[in-house]
Amino acid sequence: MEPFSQNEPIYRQIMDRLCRAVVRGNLVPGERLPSVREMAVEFGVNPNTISRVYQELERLGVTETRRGQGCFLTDAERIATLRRELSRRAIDRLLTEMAAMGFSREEILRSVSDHLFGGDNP
Amino acid sequence: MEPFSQNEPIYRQIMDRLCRAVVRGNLVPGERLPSVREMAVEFGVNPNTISRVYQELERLGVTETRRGQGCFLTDAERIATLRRELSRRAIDRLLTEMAAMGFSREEILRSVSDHLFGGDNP
Amino acid sequence: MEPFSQNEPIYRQIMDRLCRAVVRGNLVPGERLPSVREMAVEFGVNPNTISRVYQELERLGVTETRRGQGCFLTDAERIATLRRELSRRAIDRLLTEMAAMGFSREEILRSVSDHLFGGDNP
Amino acid sequence: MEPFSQNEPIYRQIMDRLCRAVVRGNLVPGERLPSVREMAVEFGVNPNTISRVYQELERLGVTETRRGQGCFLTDAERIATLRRELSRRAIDRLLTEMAAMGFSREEILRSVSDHLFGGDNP
DNA sequence: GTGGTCTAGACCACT
DNA sequence: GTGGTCTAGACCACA
Repeated sequence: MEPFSQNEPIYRQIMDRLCRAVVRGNLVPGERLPSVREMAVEFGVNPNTISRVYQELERLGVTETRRGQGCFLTDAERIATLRRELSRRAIDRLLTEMAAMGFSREEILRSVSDHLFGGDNP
Repeated sequence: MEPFSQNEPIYRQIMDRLCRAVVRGNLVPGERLPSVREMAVEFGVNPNTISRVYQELERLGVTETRRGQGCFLTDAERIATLRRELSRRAIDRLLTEMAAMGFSREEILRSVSDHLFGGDNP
Repeated sequence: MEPFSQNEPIYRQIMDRLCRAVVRGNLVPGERLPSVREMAVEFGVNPNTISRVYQELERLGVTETRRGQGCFLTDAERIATLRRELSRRAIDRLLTEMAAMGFSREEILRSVSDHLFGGDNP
Repeated sequence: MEPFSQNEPIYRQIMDRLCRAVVRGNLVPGERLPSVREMAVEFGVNPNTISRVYQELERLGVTETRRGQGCFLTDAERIATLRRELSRRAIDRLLTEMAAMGFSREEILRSVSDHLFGGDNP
């Protein structure tokens, strides 16, 4: 597992990883997530940090916590929405940054294409 | 001027704006930047915050501070390098995120293209 | 504890002292350093000054700051590298200065040897 | 000519260079130094900076300024003293630093010797 | 508890 | 005029 960056809060990095796992389909809708303690061990962090992660995920509508039973993924539909939303944000972010740096639309598309399908050091 | 986000340190937001301005060509290589105090007024922040910005920019090789004279942009070559570096990072970031969400290369390129040239939020 | 010189910034003097303590082996690799506030009391300076010290040490690769936990020394290997690097710089500096003053290699070596093992100020 | 470092005041860097030139014998005792303006042009700095240099050199007893005639080097004896003094300080400094880093006298001498007479990357 | 950021205001050295 | 440093004190996010 990749180590955590120091520039971003750990809880947010874990959130991102979980969201991506969900959206990628590694975790199926309705599935029960590991307990806070298990997750804390797995990531090698303080359980409080995982608690924070689960709180935020619930706030985002990705999971729902059932008292005494654990933390469960929501239904497939919300996850599909999440997937669309996350990708939209990521792309918007890139386009905004590149535009602020003075790249034209054509340049942006070409750069992305080069990075995707070009050589090792495109 | 846009207000500052609260999620990211102000000095970093100012850094980003200046970097983009430089890379976009709004600031000419070798040019003297506004003094710390002027910049502080312009951005409505404390001069110490701008000081931090200038220090970090110098550490990045974007500017060069000359004692008692001010803060100057580096040469065109380093700025060109910066431009390439910043765009590379932004694109890498997007591709990493999208891949982690399970998007294929083709899907990524199509999504970017759609955002750029299609839809209501191009 | 020795008082601070006025010719050099305090944060740099503290950096130097810490680096030497590390390199001397007084501080063990991986060990947690005193908190910013503790260190500030110990050195009789403002916590912000220590903050600056820790930031610079991290930039040098001497320490690693973990969010909410504190500032930790890096591994033994990097510290060994630091030791070599610092001594190399100090010696290079001397040799450059002495050469610029017109001392031959033999004279330099003899002078150093005299200072080390001869005279009243060895 | 080497460019100036940004970490140390320019006037001090120029002082050091001049002192070394004097001590090396490039400038002969009693000789008249270039005028402030000439020196300023030569070093590409503000004349005020050279004025400061000459003030400090006079304070050190390296030069003496004769009204309307210019700035002259002192006699050979004082220069010989200066030479001894500067080399002593430089060596003391090295030994102090190395000792603070935990190097023994033998290690110091060996390191210096290696740097002087060893390979390209000693 | 930890470090990080920001402000206000001061003083200083340098050019 | 310039940037650099330091203090005092505040607030915040993180673990």
